[in-house]
Amino acid sequence: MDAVIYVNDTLKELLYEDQSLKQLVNAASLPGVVEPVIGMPDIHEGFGLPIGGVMAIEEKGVISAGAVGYDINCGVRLLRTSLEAAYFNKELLYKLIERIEYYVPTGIGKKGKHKGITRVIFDDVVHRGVEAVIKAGFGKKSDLEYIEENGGLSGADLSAVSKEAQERGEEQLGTLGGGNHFIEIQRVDSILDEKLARQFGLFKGQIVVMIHTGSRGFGHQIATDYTKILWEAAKKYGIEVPEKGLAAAPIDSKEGKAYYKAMAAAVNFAFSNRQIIMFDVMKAFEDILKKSSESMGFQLVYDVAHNIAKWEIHGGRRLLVHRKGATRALPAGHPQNPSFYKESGHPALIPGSMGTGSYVVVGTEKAAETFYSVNHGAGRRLSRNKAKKISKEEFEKAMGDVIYNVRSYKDIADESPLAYKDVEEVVSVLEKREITIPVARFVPLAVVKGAD
DNA sequence: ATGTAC
Repeated sequence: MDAVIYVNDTLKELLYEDQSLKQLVNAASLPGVVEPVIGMPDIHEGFGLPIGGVMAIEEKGVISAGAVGYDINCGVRLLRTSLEAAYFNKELLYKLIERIEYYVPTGIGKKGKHKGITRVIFDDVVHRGVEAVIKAGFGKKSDLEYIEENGGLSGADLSAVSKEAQERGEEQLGTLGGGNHFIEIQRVDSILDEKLARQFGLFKGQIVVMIHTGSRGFGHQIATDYTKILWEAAKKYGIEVPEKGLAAAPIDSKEGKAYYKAMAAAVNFAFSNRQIIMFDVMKAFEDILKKSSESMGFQLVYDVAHNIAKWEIHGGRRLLVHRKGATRALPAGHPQNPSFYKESGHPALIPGSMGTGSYVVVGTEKAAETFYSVNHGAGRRLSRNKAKKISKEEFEKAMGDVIYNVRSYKDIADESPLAYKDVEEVVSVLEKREITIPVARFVPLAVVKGAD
């Protein structure tokens, strides 16, 4: 089976610094893989499938928890406003991020402020997704149209989820987490495609908000539980799995079906998590700017998953597409697009590292060769351990004028722009290949990170 | 990514 990686000369050099190539080749050996397995320009080493990997599997093949990742439905949501960045001075930005932190718990192990409600609706949330949190008062019905899968992947079943995962999940809905998760207030720095930008409601100098988080301890526990279960199952069914991270069982097997049910529950949790955080961010803006979110023009642009496995039709075949650190990007006219984006193709959101730019792009017809997938970020260049050694001077220089909430740079040195690949370089690879059309570029003004 | 480890 073949694997294909999209890189330029600069990014190619980075491939030899970690195990990502080997991991991609290993994945290509799993039963039922539809070639090629894809490596995105932001590929780097992960657990099992590399991050920046796309693996499509035919119906008779296998499903793998490691090919989705530990943070199931880690993803990104973009909100636009009608606010002009010119009016946002540092004082105002500091007030806003302080208020956002007041509403949204950040950092590892934090419990949600809405846990009184989220405990009650938890069952409904994991089975139906965002629809359930909207019913409970977080946002408006039409938000559903602006979320991949309408904010709910069908087939979720809490009975396939361990008690431990449920207990962690109930308390963590509405929290940001740590690591690369963030809430950023950004400015639209440049419009790269006028027509598409207009369709997405974006204009130069506009304030937008980007939210990056996932399924927290809930998804993490599910991934942990099922890596073990699928590893044992692989032995039972005689499937050769090259490493534990790629533990896999037939999609049709008891274990494979159970993983899908649990994974879908975590997918729904994560979409709902971003919905609640969006609601809280809007509340923070309302408090500080003393205006209603409607009058500030708040509108969800789109919400995409970066870590997910789901059924899609490709080349007339029904395939289980595993995306791990990759974004679905359907082209203009594709029937699976939400109605609002039928003519344009839906926005695919690509956050850069904090301190650098982020992008919104759309896929083209040519993206069929990647199973309509594009890169999901800049991609890590240094391991967390190496990046922790970045000096204070280097860190501050890389951050420039960007405001951030974390007191000590040491807590987030591993998230420094220096720890990541150049997002411009990464985005240009698929653009040159005509797989994506860049629509707009954003620069961060203020960043909320999860660290104590 | 993660109540940062079997």
